[in-house]
Amino acid sequence: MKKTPLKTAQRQVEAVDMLGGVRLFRGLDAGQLAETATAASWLKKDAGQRFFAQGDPACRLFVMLRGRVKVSQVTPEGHQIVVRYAGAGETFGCVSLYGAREYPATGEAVTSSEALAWSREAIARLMNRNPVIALNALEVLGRELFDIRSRYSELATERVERRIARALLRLVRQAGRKVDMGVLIDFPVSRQDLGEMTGTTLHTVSRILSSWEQKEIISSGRRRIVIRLPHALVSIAEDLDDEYS
Amino acid sequence: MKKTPLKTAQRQVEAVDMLGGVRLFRGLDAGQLAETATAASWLKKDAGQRFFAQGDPACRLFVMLRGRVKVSQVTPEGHQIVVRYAGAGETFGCVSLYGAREYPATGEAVTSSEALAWSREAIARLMNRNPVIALNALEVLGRELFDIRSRYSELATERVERRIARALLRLVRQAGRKVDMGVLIDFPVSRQDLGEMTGTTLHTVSRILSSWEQKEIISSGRRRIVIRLPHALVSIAEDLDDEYS
DNA sequence: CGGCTGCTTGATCGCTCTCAAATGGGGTGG
DNA sequence: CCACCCCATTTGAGAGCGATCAAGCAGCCG
Repeated sequence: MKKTPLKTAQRQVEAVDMLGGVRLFRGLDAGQLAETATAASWLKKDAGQRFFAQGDPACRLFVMLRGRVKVSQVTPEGHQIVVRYAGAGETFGCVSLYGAREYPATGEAVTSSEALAWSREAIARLMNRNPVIALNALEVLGRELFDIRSRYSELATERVERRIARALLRLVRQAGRKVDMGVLIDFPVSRQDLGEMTGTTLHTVSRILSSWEQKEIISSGRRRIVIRLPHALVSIAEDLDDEYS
Repeated sequence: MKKTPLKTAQRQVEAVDMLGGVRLFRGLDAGQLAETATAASWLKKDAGQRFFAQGDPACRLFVMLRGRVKVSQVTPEGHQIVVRYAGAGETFGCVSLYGAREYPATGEAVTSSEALAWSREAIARLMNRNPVIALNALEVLGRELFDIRSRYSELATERVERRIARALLRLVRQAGRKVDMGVLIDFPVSRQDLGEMTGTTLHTVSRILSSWEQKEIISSGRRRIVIRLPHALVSIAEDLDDEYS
C-alpha cells in the first residue's frame, strides 16, 4: 500500500480527468475539480488489502480510480454479508458523508486497485465551498438506498435460484467483459462471495451453478464465471419460465 | 383528507414549534423555520388513506406531525414489504430529496395522521437558501441506509423467530406506550404486517406470537400487541438463550 | 511437487411455506 | 341494542427448499 498526496503533474491530470466523470463531483468546473483533486490523497492496494475495516473510525471517503473493491459486513454472530462491489468512478466509504463514527463495513480490494481519498474535514470544506457536492451526495445515497431496498425485497420474497440469477446479472452489468464464450465477470468471485451476496451458503450456490453449467447457461472455474446465455438467466430471474427453448 | 396552505396563526405557531425538533431542519433559526413552515402545506389523513402511492410522480416530501404512516412496497410478483413506520417528527417520502421520478413505495396512514408537505421545488429553494438542510438530509438518508442494511443482514442470516423479536423491539422503541400489563405498541399492527416486516408469512408470525403468549412474554389481540417481558424478547433477539428463568 | 484453498456432491434434517379449515372479536347496519 | 358478517387470527397436516454435516476432489501458488 502507498499513500501520498497528489504531487506529480501526471497524476493530477489523470485525477481531474477521472473526477469529471464521478457523480459526486458532477457540476464542478475544471478549476473546482483541480482543487478537489488537490485535496485528495492517492492510495494503491493489492488484492486482499483493505481500504478500511469495519469498526475503524470513519474518517475518509473514497473514489475508485481503477480496480474493484468488495464492501462487506460481519454480523455479531460471525456471518458475512457482501454489501456491494464498487468499480472505477464509484464512491465508497460514504459514511464520512453523514454522522456515523465508525465504518459499518470493510472495504477490501479484490483486484489490484487505486483510489482517491478525502478526509472528513476535506469533504466538509469542499461541500461548503461547492454546495452542489452535497446535492450530488444526496443522489448517490438515494441511489444506494434504492438498490439495497430492491435487494431487501428480493431476499424477503424470492427463492435462492432467482436471487443468484439476479446477482449474476447485476455483476454482469457492473463488470461484464465480452469474451468469446460469452460475458466474463471481470474480477474474482467465489461461490462463498455469491452466497454472501444472496443470503445463502456456498453449497447451495455451488449446486445451482453446477446445474446451470450442465445446461450451458454459464461456464465457471475457480473464482471465475462466464455467462454464456444471459437471456436464460433473465428468464430465471424474471420467472419467464419459457425454458429458453 | 384536507389540503390547505398554512393560513391560521395557530397552525403556523404549532408548525414552527414542531419543525424545531425535526432533524431535517436542525440548525435553522426561528425566522428560517417560520419561512420553512410557510412553504408547507398541511395534510390530514384518516387511517387507511394514503399520502402517496407507489408509482405516483415523486413530487413531495412529508414530515409527520401526528399519527403513524406505514411505508410499504409491492413487488412485481405481488408480494408486500413493509419498509418502515414513521411517526411524529420523522421525514418520509424522502424520494423528492434525490433524483427519483416516482415513489418506490406507498405511504399510508395507519392511524388518523397529520403531516406537512413540501413540493420538490420548495425543497430545492429551501436547500438553496439554507445549505444546512442538505447536510441534514444526508444524515437522514444515511441513517435510513444504516437501518435498512441492518435489517438486510438480519434477513440474510437469522431465523424467523429472532427477526420477529427484533421487529417487535424496534416497534417498542418507536411507538411503545407503558400500560399496566407492559408496553403497548401504540398503533394497529396485524400478523400480516409483522410478516411483511420480517419477510415471512402471517401464519408463521401467528404461531410464534401464540407460543410467546403461552410463555406470557406478550399479550395480544386483533392488531394489538402488548409486550409484557421485553427482556425475554431481547434474549430471543440476541441469542442469550438463558430462557429468562 | 505439496499443501492450501476453493469447489463438488451426497445424505439427512428441520424450519418454514403452503394449503385448508375453523374460530372469534368487533364493527356495522338494522 | 342486537344480530350478522367480515376480517384477523388460530391451528393442523404435509411438503419441500435449503441448511447442515461430511467427505472427497482439483486448481493454483509457492
